[in-house]
Amino acid sequence: MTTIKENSTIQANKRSAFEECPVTYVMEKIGGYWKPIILFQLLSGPKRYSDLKKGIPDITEKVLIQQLKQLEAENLLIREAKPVVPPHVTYSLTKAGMGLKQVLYAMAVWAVEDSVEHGATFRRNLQHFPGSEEA
Amino acid sequence: MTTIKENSTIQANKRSAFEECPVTYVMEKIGGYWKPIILFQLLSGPKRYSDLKKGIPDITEKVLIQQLKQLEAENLLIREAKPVVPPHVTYSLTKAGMGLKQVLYAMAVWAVEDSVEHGATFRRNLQHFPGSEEA
DNA sequence: AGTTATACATACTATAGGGTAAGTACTTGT
DNA sequence: ACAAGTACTTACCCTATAGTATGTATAACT
Repeated sequence: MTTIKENSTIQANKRSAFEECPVTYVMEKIGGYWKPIILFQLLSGPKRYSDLKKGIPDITEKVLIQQLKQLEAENLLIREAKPVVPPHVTYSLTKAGMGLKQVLYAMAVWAVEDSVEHGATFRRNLQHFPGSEEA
Repeated sequence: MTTIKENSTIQANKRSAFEECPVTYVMEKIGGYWKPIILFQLLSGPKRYSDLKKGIPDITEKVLIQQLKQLEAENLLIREAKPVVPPHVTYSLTKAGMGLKQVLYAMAVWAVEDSVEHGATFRRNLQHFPGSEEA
């Protein structure tokens, strides 16, 4: 990670850093504001679209669907649609998606600690977070 | 995290989700593509600006400085400047910043596993990653 | 003189992400 | 008829982030 790459194209440079830094690899797949939050929602098991949306009050439908598509494209989640009307769609994590559990859980742990230090507290304690029963 | 908030302002809704979902709390501080990468670079100890830049070949100076400022504002890193010319600036993680080590390390672990499954390998193995000697 | 080192700042432009509003399709219930 | 449920899609606009180019200041070296 201390190697200096020659200036080829930006894309080639990005690919190169991608191969050298594991966190870059992760950011390529889950970087941004919403993806980790969505993945965290699914840690506790499959969820219907409507439940996902309820669990993330501030996301717009447009952004949620967009992010879900990207996560599906990265093979981190599976979308299962029943051939019924009204639609019935369920999202669940893949094995690779579940592999991010330690990342997401470590985030939650850090958030609790950091918030306590700053005088803020969560309305729920850690016991109620998705996946926490297996920690 | 299954509570539905009434539609007040977007900001108030964001604040509310912020208090209810720990991952949202983390995203507010380190969400995006570059911040985790920068923090990962500093896991192994303080670095000068120039070394940071070398360690992240694809980032522009503008973006690096901008992100460093934001991370400093979130109290995740400290910037120390010597009163000399040419400038001599060192960045290091705060205690809170170091608290994210498990997050970043879990990312690295996942990246290695995921990349192996997809036939890609990193040019370095996990032993050489910042902070790995303490795992 | 020009170059190099160091760590930025600024102006302008381009790209990406996000928000709002309206719409789609079908069924069921009032 | 309208409303509600379900999970999207599309058009347009705005905001945020990122990229490119140029510049700053000082000292030391060629």
